[in-house]
Amino acid sequence: MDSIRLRFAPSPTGALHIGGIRTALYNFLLARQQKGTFVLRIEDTDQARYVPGAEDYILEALEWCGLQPDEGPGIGGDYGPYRQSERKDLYGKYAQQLIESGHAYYAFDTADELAEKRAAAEANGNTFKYDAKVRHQLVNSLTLSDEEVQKRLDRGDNYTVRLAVPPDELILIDDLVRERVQFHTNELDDKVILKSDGMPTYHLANIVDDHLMKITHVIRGEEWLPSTAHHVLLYRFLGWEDTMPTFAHLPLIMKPTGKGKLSKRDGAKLGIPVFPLSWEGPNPENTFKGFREFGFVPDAVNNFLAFLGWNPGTEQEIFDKEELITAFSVEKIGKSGARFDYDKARWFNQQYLIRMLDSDLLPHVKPIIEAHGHQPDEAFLLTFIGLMKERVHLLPEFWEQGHYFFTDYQSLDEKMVSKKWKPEFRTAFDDLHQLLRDTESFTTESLQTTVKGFINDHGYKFGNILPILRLGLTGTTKGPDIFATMALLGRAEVDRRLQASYQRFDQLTQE
RNA sequence: GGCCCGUUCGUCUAGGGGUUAGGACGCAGGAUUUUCAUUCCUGAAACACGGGUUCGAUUCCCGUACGGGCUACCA
Repeated sequence: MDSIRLRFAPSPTGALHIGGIRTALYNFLLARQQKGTFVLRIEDTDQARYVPGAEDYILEALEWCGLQPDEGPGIGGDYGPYRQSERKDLYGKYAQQLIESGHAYYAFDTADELAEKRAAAEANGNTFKYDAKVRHQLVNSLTLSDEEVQKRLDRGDNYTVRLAVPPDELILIDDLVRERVQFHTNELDDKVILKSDGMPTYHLANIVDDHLMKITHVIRGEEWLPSTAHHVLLYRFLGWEDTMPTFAHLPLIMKPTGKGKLSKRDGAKLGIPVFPLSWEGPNPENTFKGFREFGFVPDAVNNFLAFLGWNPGTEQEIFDKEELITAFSVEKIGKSGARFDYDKARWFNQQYLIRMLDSDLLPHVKPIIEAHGHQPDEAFLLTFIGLMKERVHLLPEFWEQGHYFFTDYQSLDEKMVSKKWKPEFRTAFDDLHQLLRDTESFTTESLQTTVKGFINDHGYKFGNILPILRLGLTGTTKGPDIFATMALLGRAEVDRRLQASYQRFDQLTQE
């Protein structure tokens, strides 16, 4: 048996949201696990909805997530082109073949005429469906004479090609996730397979391309389940039923709150990312901030996404990409929609930050610090990262919570100062200050010995001295070990800040 | 409306005819850290409902309710 071939086939109609990334991820995971091929195909058959830049976005998003396709636009492969607009000429032939075999027909009804019929039916509480029951009353090659059809074709009249869905049949679909699903053809409409602009619709293009590209497994969102019956018919009529891919329809990702599936709007509304990368739209409503910009690392996003609708059946939660590849199985994909839980996403990210090597974090943290105008050397940054990484969830928090390592703190927790500072501590702190200035080695360990010794020798309380020391140095009572903080700050800086701080404390408490 | 899919703690889920229904996020409490975070411990928290089938159903079947998707010359 040949190796499997999977594909991710997004439409470049805007930024790709996290649901699309999950679909790509599952395809990628299965392809890698089975030593198969992961194909990217751009489904740009809808001229009206095409958005410039969307394809680049898809490529960049996949790259950021580490889901590189083996074949695709700009990548190459033996089954290209991988952009449907560039395959336009291919599809007509198959539509023609279907017409000749009686499985499709020309339809001359205009979009307006059909819309009217729909509206009329709706007014009567009915639904208009272009199907076997009514196609003989409409304007198409089934009702028109051959001469008339030819005349209209020659004249250049607009037409679509519709699939002639046969009546009274049961279509059985064996889905890897849903098991057996069935549809009755009497419920199905005669789908347009070729539009009047000559472009195929999703249905035709998808089947032709999946066949030509030798796709073995179709993993896609559940929104495609209802049209799968049409797809099965297409495979049959084209004579490709034997090599029809296996389907797996994924449960949808639902809104964090409220009802319905996750949408672009949910991100802005709740202040959370629903896109992998930021997207600049033409207006603020179409501009979104991505997971990358929020400060997530790719593996954490993959891990989080993988668990939305799938789980390994064990109690392990943290899986890097390689582990996901070995653990993944289609059989363990769930059937019901999964609600997007941002808190859990943050937790995954935190777990990754904690586990990552300081040196691997460096390229992520360095630009953040530099963006705030500081160019610390690498050794300093590495120590900083080691001190901070287990107390942040998102990358930007390295700066938000650790800015005082690079510049004097901007804000002082005044409430804590007035709670902890008493003017009579002044002498004690002057002595400590002096001691710190004169101490021989400015390392975490010796600093700890020195300060603790000082406190014990004078009979002070740790709870009085340490918080004030931290406040004076960092402006806050939170943060990494105070001795490690001092060691990183360095003797001169510690001296400077203490000098300034105690005066501020006095002022504050006098007012 | 019609068709299709689904329903275990608030959320993600494991499980499956007889279980104290397990884990994770979040939440609450505690221990460690004389801070914060991490880590660890503890706690509250679920089988939608009604009928069957069965000695026994959360698990199987049928309904109902609820949720979701589709119902375009969009994908």
